[in-house]
Amino acid sequence: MSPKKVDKEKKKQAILMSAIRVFAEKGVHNTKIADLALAAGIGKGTIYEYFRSRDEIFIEAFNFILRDMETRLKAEIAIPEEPETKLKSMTNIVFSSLDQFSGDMANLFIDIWHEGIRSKSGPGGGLIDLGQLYEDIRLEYKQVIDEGIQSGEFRKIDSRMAASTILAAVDGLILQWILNPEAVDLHSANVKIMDLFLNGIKRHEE
Amino acid sequence: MSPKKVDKEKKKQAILMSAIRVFAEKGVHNTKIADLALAAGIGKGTIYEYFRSRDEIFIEAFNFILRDMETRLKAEIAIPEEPETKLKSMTNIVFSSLDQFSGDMANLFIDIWHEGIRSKSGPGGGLIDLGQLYEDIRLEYKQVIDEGIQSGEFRKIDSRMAASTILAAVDGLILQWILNPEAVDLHSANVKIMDLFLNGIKRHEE
Amino acid sequence: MSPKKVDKEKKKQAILMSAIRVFAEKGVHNTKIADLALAAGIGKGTIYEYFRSRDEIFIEAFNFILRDMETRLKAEIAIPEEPETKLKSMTNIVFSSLDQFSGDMANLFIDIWHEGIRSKSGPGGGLIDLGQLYEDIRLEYKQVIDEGIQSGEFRKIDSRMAASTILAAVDGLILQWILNPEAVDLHSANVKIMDLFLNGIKRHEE
Amino acid sequence: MSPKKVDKEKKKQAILMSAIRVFAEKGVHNTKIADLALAAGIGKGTIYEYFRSRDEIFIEAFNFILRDMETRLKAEIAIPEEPETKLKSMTNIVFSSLDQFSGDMANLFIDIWHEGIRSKSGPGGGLIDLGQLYEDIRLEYKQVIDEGIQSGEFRKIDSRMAASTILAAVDGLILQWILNPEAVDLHSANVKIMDLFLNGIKRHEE
DNA sequence: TATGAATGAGATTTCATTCAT
DNA sequence: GATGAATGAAATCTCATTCAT
Repeated sequence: MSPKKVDKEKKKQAILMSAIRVFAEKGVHNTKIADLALAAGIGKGTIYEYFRSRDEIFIEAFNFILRDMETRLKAEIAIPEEPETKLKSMTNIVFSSLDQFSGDMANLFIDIWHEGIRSKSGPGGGLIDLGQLYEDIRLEYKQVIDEGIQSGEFRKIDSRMAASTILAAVDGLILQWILNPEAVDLHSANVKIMDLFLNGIKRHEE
Repeated sequence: MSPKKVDKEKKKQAILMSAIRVFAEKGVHNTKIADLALAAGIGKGTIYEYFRSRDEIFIEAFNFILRDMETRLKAEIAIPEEPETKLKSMTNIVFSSLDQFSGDMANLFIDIWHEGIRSKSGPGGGLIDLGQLYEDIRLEYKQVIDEGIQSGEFRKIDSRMAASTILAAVDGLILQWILNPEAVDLHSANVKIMDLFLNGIKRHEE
Repeated sequence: MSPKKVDKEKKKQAILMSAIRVFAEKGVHNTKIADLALAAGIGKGTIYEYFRSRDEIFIEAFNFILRDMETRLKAEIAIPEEPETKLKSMTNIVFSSLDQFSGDMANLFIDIWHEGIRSKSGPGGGLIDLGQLYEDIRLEYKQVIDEGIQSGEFRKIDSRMAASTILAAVDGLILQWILNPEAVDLHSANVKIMDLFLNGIKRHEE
Repeated sequence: MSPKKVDKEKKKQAILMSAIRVFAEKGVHNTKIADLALAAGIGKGTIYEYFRSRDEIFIEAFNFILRDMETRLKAEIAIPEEPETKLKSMTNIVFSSLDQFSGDMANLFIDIWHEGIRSKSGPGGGLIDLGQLYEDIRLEYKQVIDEGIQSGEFRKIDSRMAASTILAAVDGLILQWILNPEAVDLHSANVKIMDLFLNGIKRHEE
């Protein structure tokens, strides 16, 4: 790679990071190219030197965020730990990623879900493959649960569905938290929902 | 004196139902007034005889859907049943509402979430109060769980958080199902996630 | 004329009178057909039973007002009086017509001027012939002034221009009064501007 | 860094001058954005690079015309002259401004009056403050008349009303001239109406 | 005759993208 | 490479007029 190329890549990253913050704050839909240019401190036309279109910026922003989260999830999985501990850590990683890039980061998740789903059937034929992403994460959760079943620590449940459900609960709680941060205490959520999933609601006679 | 016999309220409902289908199929954001008119079999201008603006149609559509689901949830709550049975029924109601108006109904939920969140801070000051809606449903779940705790059937857990989590799991599973209907079997989900919540993942010594 | 026809004509007049009030209040341009129907207490469609188009209503309203004023001017002219007295009375008639139909009548004059001028070159080829109207009034003023010159009461001035100027001053003062009723006291105007004009027009004894 | 060398202020002026001509020719009300763009030789969208809205163009056009006339009136006032000469010059300035920007300039005056009056009570709360403008000009005329009274050249008349009346006559004559240029000879008007007014205002030696 | 629901032409405005400099 | 002026497609909304009842 020539130094020129490296520079270009660097500037593209800078624009992207700036774009992520704007997307989070104003919403993907309300963000104009002019906003991105202003935030990045460059001219409108310059954006097109680094990205082919408005959509491409969003896609790259999305991928950047997701790659980041996946990396951190994968790293956690690699550490040898009890399944129970691992599940708790994984959930924690997702919750903690809400502030990773911007205080309004959570809002951007909504945009990502929205765009990810709505663009599925669009003419672009799916700007974002959220389906694959979820499948990946689901399998990672499932693997941990299967470990627990193998070791006899967990019941013989449908591990795939359990994985989906834990993942679902995390997403859903984020949604509720966005709607009203006071309605859900994400801080304590991690511990409590894991207790719920691990022990269930019912009182077990011993 | 009044020769034209058109029940305006009825026609408005018809336009609304038609609009809901279009919104579900194309997405609120991608739906143009012209699409709504075409689908309803009327002229563009006629829409404005029944709705003040594009946004108003969306809001009324949302409220219509919402009122429908709330009605059914409330009806379920009123039936005297075991807490465990009640929880299952409530979850079932939400899942089954996915096909209520359109096959793509679930997609519309995403739009509702999206708009509900993104319009929060917008100039309109929140077209939709999703926060209140969730609080209402959360309390209904909580009430059932509290009943179970009272009767000794359930453990003494944080019932509010448990309610939030069940609600969250339902939403999250819907999200995953939309992303890939083959990845999550909503049909069996109801039974399985309730088993999960009720009994937990852990194996309990007896 | 059959009784039916008389009735129709009567109703048309009623609609017209009602329309004049609405035009005066809201301005011709801002008045919708629906407003006229509402004010007349009839249906929108019914308007078209009596008038071919929106423009026609305005034209007929205009003609109604103008015919009224002309009639009163002609009546004044017919009375045998000193030229000086006659001029004062004529000016007074115009000023007093401002409240004839509505408190906002004066505003309607502006609309009449505006439309009268702007429609001159339009495709309709002149909805209103204000030019002819002004010529008529001008000649009436001129005739009175010529009388005064003949009798030696007035100087030998350009009577046509003097007529135009008096007429102009009346219009112009109405304009100023509309812009700010406190800036011009129309009540005292009649006496004062006539003093102004007469002491210029009159031959002064030396 | 700034390759496009376009003086935005200059171009805005050019668009405005072009717009004034179109407004004058077609009337403010009949002028579409597309007309303005066509006349200026630019695209529809480009208009909005220089003006926020259609109304803003009109307001700026009006202010431009106004500022021009005021400047010339003020300049005239400043020259030390006999009150009689000054009055003649002032009137002349108004008459001569009719061709300043366009042959149809006079028509635009009608639009300005119309809009100025009709927008008074509108929702915009008065795009244009014609009332203040007239008050300013009135006071300038009054000042000259008062000078004449002071010096004994003029009779002790109500100078404010006299000022209003002269101003009114000028406006009214312009109106008549617009309606039919052959009906009023503006060229000779200046001399003749001043003769009329002066011989009324002046104290006559006996 | 009276009505008002239905209509669609037409106007304003936005903004992603292009391209001359 | 960087820029931002220019563009026009596209979307919303208005309202005079028509016409079935």
